[in-house]
Amino acid sequence: MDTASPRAVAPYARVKEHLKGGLAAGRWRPGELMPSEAELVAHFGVSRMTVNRALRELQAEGLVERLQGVGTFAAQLNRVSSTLTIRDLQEEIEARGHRHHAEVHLQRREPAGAALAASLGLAAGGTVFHTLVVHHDGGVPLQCEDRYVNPAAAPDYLGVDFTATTPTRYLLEVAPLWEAQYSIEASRPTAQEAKLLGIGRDEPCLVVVRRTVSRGTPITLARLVHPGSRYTLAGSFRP
Amino acid sequence: MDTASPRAVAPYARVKEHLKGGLAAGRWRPGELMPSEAELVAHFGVSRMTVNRALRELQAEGLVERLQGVGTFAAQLNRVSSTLTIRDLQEEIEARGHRHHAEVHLQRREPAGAALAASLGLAAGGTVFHTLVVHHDGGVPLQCEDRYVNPAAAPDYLGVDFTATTPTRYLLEVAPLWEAQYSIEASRPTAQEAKLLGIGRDEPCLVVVRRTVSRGTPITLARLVHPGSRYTLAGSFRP
DNA sequence: TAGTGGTCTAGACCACAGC
DNA sequence: CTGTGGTCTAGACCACTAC
Repeated sequence: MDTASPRAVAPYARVKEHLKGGLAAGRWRPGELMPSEAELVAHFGVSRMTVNRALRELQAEGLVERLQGVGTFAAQLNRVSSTLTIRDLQEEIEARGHRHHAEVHLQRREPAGAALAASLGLAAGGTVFHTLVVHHDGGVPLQCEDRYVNPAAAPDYLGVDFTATTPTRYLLEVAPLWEAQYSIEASRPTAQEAKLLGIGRDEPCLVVVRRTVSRGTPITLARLVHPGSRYTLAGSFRP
Repeated sequence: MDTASPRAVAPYARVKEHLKGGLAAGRWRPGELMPSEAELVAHFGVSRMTVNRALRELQAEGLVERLQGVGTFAAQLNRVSSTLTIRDLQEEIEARGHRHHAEVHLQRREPAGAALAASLGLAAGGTVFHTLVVHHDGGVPLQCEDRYVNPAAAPDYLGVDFTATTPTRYLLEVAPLWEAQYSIEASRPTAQEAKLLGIGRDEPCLVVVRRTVSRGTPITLARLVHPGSRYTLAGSFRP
């Protein structure tokens, strides 16, 4: 048997497409039992590893659920899970062909309050690094970035020139792998934020609060405020 | 050799963890060449299929890039891609232990304007289904859902009782697989939205606009407006 | 006991890139 | 040519579930 035909679709992909198509057509209702690996092996005349790969990938994509000793089931698609890509703002602006420009309003060491210390995993009364940077897109303020950083995670943070690189980019270099929790909400800016962004205090803002952890150590806590009229987050559902 | 030890970590997972740890420690800088499959086979004493699976999964997670004939490289992690899960609102409210209640303000057939017809893939001058539903969480308005639906995708849409189920849930049953684009922004509500949500016209709102396609056919276009003070989207970064 | 998924192997053929 | 990843196979052992 040809194991890797030249211009043909890979067998595992054929199996996957067949199942995906059936799911799209509603052939298996959510929660319903789907064909077993053995049945697919017989149906497609391929080896078990091949159908296993197809099923494993469908599971990773959230389209099926698999239970050892039981079977494969069509997934409940109630949760509409999607991928939201948040690029580094400087890169995003430059990709649009605009000019990025950052104003550094604050870059210093501060004593951490109790809540902040807890959030960054510091001892009470410890110190944190604090930056306040406003990012401009072709001269227009687009984001006010108020960020606290765990000194243990980025000891040289205060020495970085954030008109040349962004805090996000720098922290990605220092601590390459992330886990983070986000929240996204709409609210009014603080008086300071309104002034820095050049907007009215009644202007709706898109606020992203992000807490980042790397290798178990809290790295940074950031509040990113964008004028609602100038910034939109875009995403797309996973296929 | 034991091929599937009882309580041990699976070999492919050990390989994966080893590489993940190295990436987290900055052992390979972004873009740098990582060990080849053959080297990992020799290092771990496992078969090639095993290391291949580990590398394929790392690729799927966006941690490495692979080029046939060239090698495996540490990924550029500039784009911070995260997973945002948007659950069905009724389910979300009930999961919190609150009571969901929907008011249907509009459920009818309408002529589609040019822009709307184009967005839903209809002929100019076609008709669309239009619903306006306000979702309440324990009596408090939480979301104003203004939705247009392609009649071809859900012919019975106008007959559904949306106090019993949600449009989202119903459409998921009719058209199980989705692709969608959406945008998230902060803005003021329209006069009608402010009235329906019981908020002032100056109150910031989190607005999600979502366009959904199933099997190549546009299904629905929805504008979901939430009072900023009552609703927050939460997400987490993929590890 | 029979059926399910979870995983591993040893070897194979292929396509592609670089020299 | 060599080395890389992309893929498939045929069979195997295991763990789990259900009967």
